[in-house]
Amino acid sequence: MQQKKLKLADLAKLAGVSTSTASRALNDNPLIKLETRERIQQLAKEHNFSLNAAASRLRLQKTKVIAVLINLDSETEQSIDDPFLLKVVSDINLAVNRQGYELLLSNSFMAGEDWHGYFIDGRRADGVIVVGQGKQQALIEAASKAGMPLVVWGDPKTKADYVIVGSDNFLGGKIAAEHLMSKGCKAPLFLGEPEHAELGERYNGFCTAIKSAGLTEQCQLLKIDITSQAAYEAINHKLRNDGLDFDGIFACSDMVALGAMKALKERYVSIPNDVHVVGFDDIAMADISFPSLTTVRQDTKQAGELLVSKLLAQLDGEQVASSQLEITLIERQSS
Amino acid sequence: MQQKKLKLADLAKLAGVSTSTASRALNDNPLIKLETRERIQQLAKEHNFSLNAAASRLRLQKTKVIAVLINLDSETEQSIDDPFLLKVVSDINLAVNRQGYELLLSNSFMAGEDWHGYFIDGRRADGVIVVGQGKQQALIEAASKAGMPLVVWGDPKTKADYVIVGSDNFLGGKIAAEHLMSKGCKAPLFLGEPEHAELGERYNGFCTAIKSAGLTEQCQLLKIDITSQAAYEAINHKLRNDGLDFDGIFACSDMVALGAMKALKERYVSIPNDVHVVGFDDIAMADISFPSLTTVRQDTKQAGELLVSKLLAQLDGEQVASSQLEITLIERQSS
DNA sequence: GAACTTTATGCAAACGTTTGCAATAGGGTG
DNA sequence: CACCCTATTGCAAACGTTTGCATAAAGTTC
Repeated sequence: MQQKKLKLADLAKLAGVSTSTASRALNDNPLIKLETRERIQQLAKEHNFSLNAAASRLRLQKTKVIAVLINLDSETEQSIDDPFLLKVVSDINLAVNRQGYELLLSNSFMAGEDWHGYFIDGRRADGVIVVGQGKQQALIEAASKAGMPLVVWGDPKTKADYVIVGSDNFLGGKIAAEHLMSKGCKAPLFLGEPEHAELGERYNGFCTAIKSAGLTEQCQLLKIDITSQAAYEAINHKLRNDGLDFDGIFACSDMVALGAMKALKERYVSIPNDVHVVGFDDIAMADISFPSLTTVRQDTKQAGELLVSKLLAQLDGEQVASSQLEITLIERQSS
Repeated sequence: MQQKKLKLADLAKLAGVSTSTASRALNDNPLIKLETRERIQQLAKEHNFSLNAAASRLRLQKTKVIAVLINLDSETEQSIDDPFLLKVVSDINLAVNRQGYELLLSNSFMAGEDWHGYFIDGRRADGVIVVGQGKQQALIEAASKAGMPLVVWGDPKTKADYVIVGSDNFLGGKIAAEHLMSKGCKAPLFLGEPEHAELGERYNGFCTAIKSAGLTEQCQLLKIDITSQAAYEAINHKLRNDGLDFDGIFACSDMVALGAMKALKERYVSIPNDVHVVGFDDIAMADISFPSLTTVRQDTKQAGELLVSKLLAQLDGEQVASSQLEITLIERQSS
């Protein structure tokens, strides 16, 4: 088994110096003679010494932790299952680590209602990244008002007094619609839930493009939950009831698009000949589905970097603004 | 902005008691008169009071945190992208929360080589769940030897002196092979990398079943990385070079299966008529692909529960053993 | 009503860092 | 050689909890 945990004082004794010197040495403080510093660092390595983070945090009033709060839409306690969300989290994780911070994975279940109290006063994290604006905008608002360092992944166009990073959803919707029309679509259909901030913008962009092309008076909308299952069922249902009265689909996410495509394929509707399909996100499956899925790519890597750097800037007391990520249309076989 | 952070002493003063009483009251210690307890708890709520976790951890020598260490196979710094892995993490997260613990999301990049030192001595977490045995079995071994409370998601049949939770991979492979043969396959193919502990067991089960059915002397193996991309390319390549010399595929994961299916579909090989396909995991896409994918389901929810409860048992000083999760064949259209 | 138990609370130490300030030693200057 | 300056190190307080022990008040027993 292991020997008793070494504390800083023990390490100092081994080195024949005071704890203050040891502490400074480990933090590379130039007050300490270079030679001594190196000797102590060397010793620390040999003995597998590591600082007690709890003590350090208590003393410094800083945790070097960033919390990621996944804002689930549903009230039901359920695991996340859209690969895109998880890609975002994963890229945030990398960015956080690259800055020498650790990542506390949390959710509204743990944090309760008073986020500022829980994370900041509770010294669990120095700042919070909220993924998804969800329905709890009020809680975000409150935490922000209380002075909690905060960055939100969502739609940057949202009028809010906290910092938001997200894709240019409006443009994404516009590009998708224009692409569909350029392929000859006369009656494209939006698949998703426009109540949701980000999706609403995509829908707006979509409609704007369609109307300005003079295509239809109102753009078609099929309102569904953001799951492939819901999309599958909705398209199935629509084909059964209304027949094929659309020739293009702009799905609010790739998972939704894939669900819709399954329904189409089962009924022998040809993609892209009868119906052109465009998704959103560019998850791995978009490329691997058959036919592969044309989609609007969100740059999650850049998103992670930006979310984190903006949060750290806030911690440094800087004033930071929301910002919008560029999106790219990835043309594949489905259109 | 917010008022100065309330500490326990302040709350105590407000209530007209000592900090000790306040502390005990918040922890529902029966030493304190019920009436007093309730009064103080009420007061705490009103003032949005929350304990300083850093101080608490320092004093208690416990963090109430569980670290999840994602053991990436690749040396390259990359984000995880198999939805299955993330499903596992997500289910662990739920289980962890349900037990009142928090989840520190980590990886070998942050933890370095000395996991015990980093997490336990560093008071970052009370225990660690390692997801994926990866290539770093030596580090796991070392951490375990050093006395780090630890549970690993991997293949439970692995001979090791740490606790492993995982599916019955051997049986999974066996069932998959038997299923393929029951559908008339004479020349099934394994797609994956048998070096990897879990996948190796699946391959063993697969071969065992095939041999005991007297089908072939050696079972066919196409060794590839565990990505849909690799699968797509490998199958493409094989079809081009060898033609269609197999009539069934058992893929080591659903993502791999989906990649393979894409290659088949592109070359107009009919699924399941020409080739039957079985995957592993049962990710959401398995159901939504077309044709939908027959697969061996791993119960990630139960996995999360077990991993966490076994870890907590260790923290309580109990002796715990590895255990194997049951798997289920989900029959769909691809076979 | 004295001795003793029970109940409820407070005192003060301890957890392991970090850091302002004091202290010491060595070197240079006039 | 007295003075000052610099370079290096140590002392001790503080961060905010929790908890063993002491204490005080109230109730019980003979």
